Amino acid sequence: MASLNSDLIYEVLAVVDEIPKGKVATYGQIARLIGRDKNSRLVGKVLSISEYYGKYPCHRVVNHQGRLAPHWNEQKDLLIAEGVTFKSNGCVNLKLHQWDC
DNA sequence: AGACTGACGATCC
DNA sequence: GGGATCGCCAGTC
Repeated sequence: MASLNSDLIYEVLAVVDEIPKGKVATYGQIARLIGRDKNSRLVGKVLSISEYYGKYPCHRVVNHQGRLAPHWNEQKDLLIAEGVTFKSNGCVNLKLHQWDC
């Protein structure tokens, strides 16, 4: 079981749940919103266990490169289903779909 | 307590 | 613009 701080998990998932459909946010963006801009890696770790805590649109979270989770294969398909476009190299068009907060 | 790891970010080349 | 390297903070061993 993932033993991370409940507060951190709650904050991250709360922000992730606020991401509008068809938009994507970076880990750093979320980390900054919860007051932990340097802890972007923790955000990813929280998302890795998010499914254990509940249903959240964690597929709308990508890194600042527009790259998807390295240990996930459905994420790209889920985003495409929401209308998010990808570049030839498989990266998300952050320029078009990055969540403007 | 100490060292290694990581769903990242920024900078450098 | 893309790839490689260093740096951050917390978590896990």
